[in-house]
Amino acid sequence: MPRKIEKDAALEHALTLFWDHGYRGTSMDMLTSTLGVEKPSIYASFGSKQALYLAALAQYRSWLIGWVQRSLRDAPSARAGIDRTVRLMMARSSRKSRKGCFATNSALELADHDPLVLKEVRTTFAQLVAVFVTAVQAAQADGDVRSDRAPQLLAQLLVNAIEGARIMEKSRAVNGHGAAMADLILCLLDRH
Amino acid sequence: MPRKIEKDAALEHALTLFWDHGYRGTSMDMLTSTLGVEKPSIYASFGSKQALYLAALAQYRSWLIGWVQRSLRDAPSARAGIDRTVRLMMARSSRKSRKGCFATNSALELADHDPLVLKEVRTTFAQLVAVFVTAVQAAQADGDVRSDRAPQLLAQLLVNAIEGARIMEKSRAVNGHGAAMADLILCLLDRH
DNA sequence: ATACTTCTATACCGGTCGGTACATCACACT
DNA sequence: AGTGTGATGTACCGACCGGTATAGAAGTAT
Repeated sequence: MPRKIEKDAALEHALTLFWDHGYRGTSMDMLTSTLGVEKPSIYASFGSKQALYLAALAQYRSWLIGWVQRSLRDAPSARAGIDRTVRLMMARSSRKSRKGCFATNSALELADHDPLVLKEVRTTFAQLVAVFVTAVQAAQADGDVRSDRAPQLLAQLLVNAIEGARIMEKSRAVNGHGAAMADLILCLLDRH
Repeated sequence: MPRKIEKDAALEHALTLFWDHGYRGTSMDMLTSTLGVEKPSIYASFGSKQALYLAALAQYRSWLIGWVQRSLRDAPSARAGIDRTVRLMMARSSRKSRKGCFATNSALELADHDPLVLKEVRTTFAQLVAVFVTAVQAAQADGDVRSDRAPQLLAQLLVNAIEGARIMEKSRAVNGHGAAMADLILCLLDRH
């Protein structure tokens, strides 16, 4: 059934499954039982397991970028949006669970051996950095963020810290320093 | 052949293989051909694929902690050791390849579903933070690191930044900001 | 009602997985 | 030389993998 709405719903379920168990840890049988669709229908709609995975990864990217853009915008100032977003993404229990970042999971499991996954992951991180670059530039124009460093550098630093935090969160190694670490990182944006 | 020296060499080869391809991506056939030992010998020495993986993970932990301890110590001061170590671990091409951190790989691939792996990964990160805590405390005593923040927080921040950088490095998303980011992070340690 | 078309689901394919039974072989001791 | 012992490698096991051929069900036009 190639109706787009059902395809999107199936993609979301597939994303959840791949997110939890990885690519190799998710079998077609798990997919059929979770999506409620049998294998031939999946192959008719997506072509292969890898194509389904790539589609789920692309959906994750658009969801993530959209979420971050909205979070950055819904604030009284560019700097306030940055602070709010970084705190939310670095805080331990803010996400629905400690699943980490799906793009990171994909990068570690497959990027070394699958050029398509590598390309998609690079795009995801590039867009994520780009969104933060825009916000940092606006905050710099407002005088709320130091201007002696390139916005690209500061944005990359924020993304770095966020991804690092989501790793540590997954290993339950963070004791509760999440919020304090976010505050400290954000101090780096202050004018000296 | 249960001689320890050969077991250690086999473990190192297994570690390389698991590091490159992950747990599920490494088959017993790959292990036998790389270790130069047939399957029954592997099972006689380690018991199972999972046990072999855990042993490799433990060897990685001792290697990593030892390396960091040595790097922190081989410097004229505690602060200099911290700077040197963080710069080395965050710099893109310093590692032999962009394989990332094996503990992180394990955490993302298996920690959610294998409590033994989770425990080992938690221990690894806890020891890594502990090593940095010791260094930060010494540097604080020297007056080379701000004392208005807990050493645990600062150490966790450093490990966070390092792990984040090693993720981004794997996706080739960092453009060359690695060294600049390390410098910026290290500024956070300065007395205000 | 019947013939035709379209989507679904069962059943199966070759290949590979982790793990093991067993035959073989090298070697020490008498 | 003969015999016992322990490690090695081959050959195989059932289970499961991703993917597909094909039978069956549901709906529509006539």
